[in-house]
Amino acid sequence: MTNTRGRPHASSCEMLQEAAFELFLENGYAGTTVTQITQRAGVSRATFFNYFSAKSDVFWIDLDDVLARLPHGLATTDARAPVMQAMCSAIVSASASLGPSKVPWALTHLSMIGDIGELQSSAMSRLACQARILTEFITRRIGRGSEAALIARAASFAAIGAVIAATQAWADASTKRGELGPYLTAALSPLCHGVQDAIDSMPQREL
Amino acid sequence: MTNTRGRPHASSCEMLQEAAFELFLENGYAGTTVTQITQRAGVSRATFFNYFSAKSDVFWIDLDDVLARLPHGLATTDARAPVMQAMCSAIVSASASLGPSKVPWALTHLSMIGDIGELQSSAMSRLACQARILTEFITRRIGRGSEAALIARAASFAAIGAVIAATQAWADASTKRGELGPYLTAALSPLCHGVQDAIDSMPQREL
DNA sequence: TACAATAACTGGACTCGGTCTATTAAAGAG
DNA sequence: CTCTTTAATAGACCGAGTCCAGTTATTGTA
Repeated sequence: MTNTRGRPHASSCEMLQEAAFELFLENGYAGTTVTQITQRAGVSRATFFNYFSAKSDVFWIDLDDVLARLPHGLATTDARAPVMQAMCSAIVSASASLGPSKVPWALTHLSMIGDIGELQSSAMSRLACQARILTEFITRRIGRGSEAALIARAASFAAIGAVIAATQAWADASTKRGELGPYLTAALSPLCHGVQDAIDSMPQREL
Repeated sequence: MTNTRGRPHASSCEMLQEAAFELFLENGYAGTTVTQITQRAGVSRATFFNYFSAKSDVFWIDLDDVLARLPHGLATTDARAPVMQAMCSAIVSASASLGPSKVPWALTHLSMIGDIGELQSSAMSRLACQARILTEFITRRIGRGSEAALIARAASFAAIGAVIAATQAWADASTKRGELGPYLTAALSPLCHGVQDAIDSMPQREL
């Protein structure tokens, strides 16, 4: 079952991404059509949709790389640490791949792109997906009681919110921004402390 | 400046909404076209876009009613109460208009509609807008230092996340769901306590 | 070398959401 | 009756995304 059969790729995600980013800077996101992107990249329109399932995907592939790291980070946390602390450190370590030098293009150029609305929602749906992963992680540790379920859900969605806030703040600090990690920790720790207190004071169920 | 000038409305939001909801139940959200909605409502396609700026709007007008209440609720909070508590109670009271009898159609029928993805993102963009309002509210009370700014942002985005979680849990509890308020309080209070602690332990700036 | 299998690429037709513009219909105000 | 305002309409238009049938390039096999 060799993977090397068939015609090899003549183009690549990166080609299309570069062409897209150029055009986004020239004409804005909404002002750029998929056809224009493929023309600049020298491929057919259909090829674009072989690589990306939507126009907005070309914007978030860097982000997707980071998000893909999260499940593994969660799976390898210390089982003895408090839940929320474990979650927090998993998120921070998943983000470690974003050094100050490797900022996703999407974030640093947000301001030059014009209408954010459409992009916002495309990013949101990605993150909503992560919320489900976090909820599952927390639930596995604190049980499925109705109160626990609500707390788990709220905590994970709130964590996603904090991550968004931290990332925005980090991206805004364009001059001399450091690592993303400290921003995330600052945004997440108040939330984590509060939720952890609530969990600890819950009526205990069987482990 | 009488408002009664010009040709009176021959149709209404409600007509279109009812037609849309019928069709959503029959064919799902993605399986229903705007043209079908307007045909069932007996108006032209263009009329739909006179009333709604997007197909998804017809889904969220109940929600928009509630969201519109938030700024007023924030403006009338007790200035002496802790920030986070004030925010929390403003959110809860804004939601008070949603009794157990008046559940937004969107929430109770989510499961019967099929693909949530597109709807999710349209809801998200509404809520992202609310996050900005909350951030402004918090910032006005705790100042604009870089640390304060990050906390304000994180707290408001996290609060929105908690609201989403609470609302989902409430909608899920279809049999004998009570008021939304308690769900919101349960989801928000851990977060609020944690953030309030962080605010209180911040190096004090001039009021 | 010829042939099958596989997979990338292409072109084009199609649907649908959303925008825009020009036109007509229904009212109130002078 | 005429002017102004606003609702409704028809129709053209654009771009995102889907779908498919056909082409091209490569590898494995006979």
